[in-house]
Amino acid sequence: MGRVKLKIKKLENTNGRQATFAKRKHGIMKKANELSILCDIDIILLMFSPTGKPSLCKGASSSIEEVITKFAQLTPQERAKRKLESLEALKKTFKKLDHDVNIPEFLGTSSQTIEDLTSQSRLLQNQLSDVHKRLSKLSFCSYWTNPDKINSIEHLGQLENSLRESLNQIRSCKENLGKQHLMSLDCHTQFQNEMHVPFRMGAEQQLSPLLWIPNNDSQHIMLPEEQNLLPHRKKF
Amino acid sequence: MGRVKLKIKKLENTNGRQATFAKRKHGIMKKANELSILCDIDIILLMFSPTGKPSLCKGASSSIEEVITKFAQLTPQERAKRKLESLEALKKTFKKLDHDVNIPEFLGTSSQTIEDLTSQSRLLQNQLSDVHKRLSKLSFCSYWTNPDKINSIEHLGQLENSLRESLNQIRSCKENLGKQHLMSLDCHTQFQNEMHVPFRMGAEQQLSPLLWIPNNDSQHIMLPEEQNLLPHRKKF
DNA sequence: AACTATTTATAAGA
DNA sequence: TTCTTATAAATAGTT
Repeated sequence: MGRVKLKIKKLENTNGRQATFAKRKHGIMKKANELSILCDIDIILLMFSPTGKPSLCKGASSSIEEVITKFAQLTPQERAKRKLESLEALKKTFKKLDHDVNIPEFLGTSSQTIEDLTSQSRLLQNQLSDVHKRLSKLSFCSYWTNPDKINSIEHLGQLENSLRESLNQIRSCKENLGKQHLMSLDCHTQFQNEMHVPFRMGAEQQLSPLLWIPNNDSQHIMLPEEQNLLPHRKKF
Repeated sequence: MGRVKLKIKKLENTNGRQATFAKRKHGIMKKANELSILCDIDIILLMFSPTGKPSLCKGASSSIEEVITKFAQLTPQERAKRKLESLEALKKTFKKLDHDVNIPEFLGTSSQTIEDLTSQSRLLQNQLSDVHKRLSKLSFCSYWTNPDKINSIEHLGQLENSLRESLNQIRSCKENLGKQHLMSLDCHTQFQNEMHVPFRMGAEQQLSPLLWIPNNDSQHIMLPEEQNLLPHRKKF
């Protein structure tokens, strides 16, 4: 868009390259900003001028760290290592840009005391450990959520048998439910009685299907409200 | 540039927001590519769609690692040792997120400064958030872990259908695995292709079985093929 | 997914 | 350099 149509290849004239960069940098930054506002999205735009000067544009609502973390945490088991490494490097860049670009909130303004942070860290460690315990009890499910781990016909056979048994259990539970319904009884108790060992696999497997089965003291899934208990960073 | 001039503020209509994002994403990606070629610069553009799908665009010729190296060479004296170290830790976190690494363990217990503790705290929060996400994806399992929710024959019917479908999926996956084994191919890709929607239930159910299954669609990362649609610059 | 009226970005010139 | 302006490009609303 200009007096003539430019061929998209490197501008060999240095001055022209710099002039074009200045104009187009303005344009793309504006577009990034508009996009982040119009569509209410997170966006990060980082570039180096022909002379090496860095520029950074980010969405109004989120810190860089939040965006990168978000990216890094999306289905971690699916991403190729290259992608991860790219993100790590990107993170570094942002870090280093700190002095050239305004990234005040990158690590947060640490006005807290060592004591505060130590206890916060301890709290987080405990919570993490707790959640890990719960997660480990869902080992069967992890087979589904981490399909990479399913890499042999034997594994699939285990899953198949497990599901088949579950199916049988469900059928019998349905029958019981029907009877109960006729007797105007509550299903709940019956269900627990019938279902507490619905899936079974070979004892020597690393799978522990029994563990992810209802066990009232340990089968609590964390709810959103609980997450609010965590120390939270303020949002911009 | 359109029939009317848009006010730059959040588009409240969801469909309009998504349509606008699609168009403008294309535009800004193209601009980023053109700029990187015309001016021979490094550029990184990362954004999330309104539905959370990430897109990454980088200069055609340079890897993000190259960008970092370039930057490091430009400002070698700017390295803050502690910051680098916490970035290294973050890097490890990204790499090991999938394996529930114990952050305090690999960071060591000698964090003494506010900065160290702050970044450690942040790492822990990120990890916690990641685990929570995984837990939340196990919504199907929550049916098992919260049997109270199963209180009708209808629910059991859903579970039964779901399991039956899973069984079919597993059978087909086993077949594919067998074929692949014969062809000495890796199972992973095939599995993901075949399994990304293994459980299905009535759309109106509060169950969201799809959520706990890896969903390739939502993990769109710009692929080299897409970038090749744009004018390319050859490097060096 | 395609169209087109209109706005926006920008290449070259002043 | 910054400003102007002719023109290319992007895109909002429409279909």
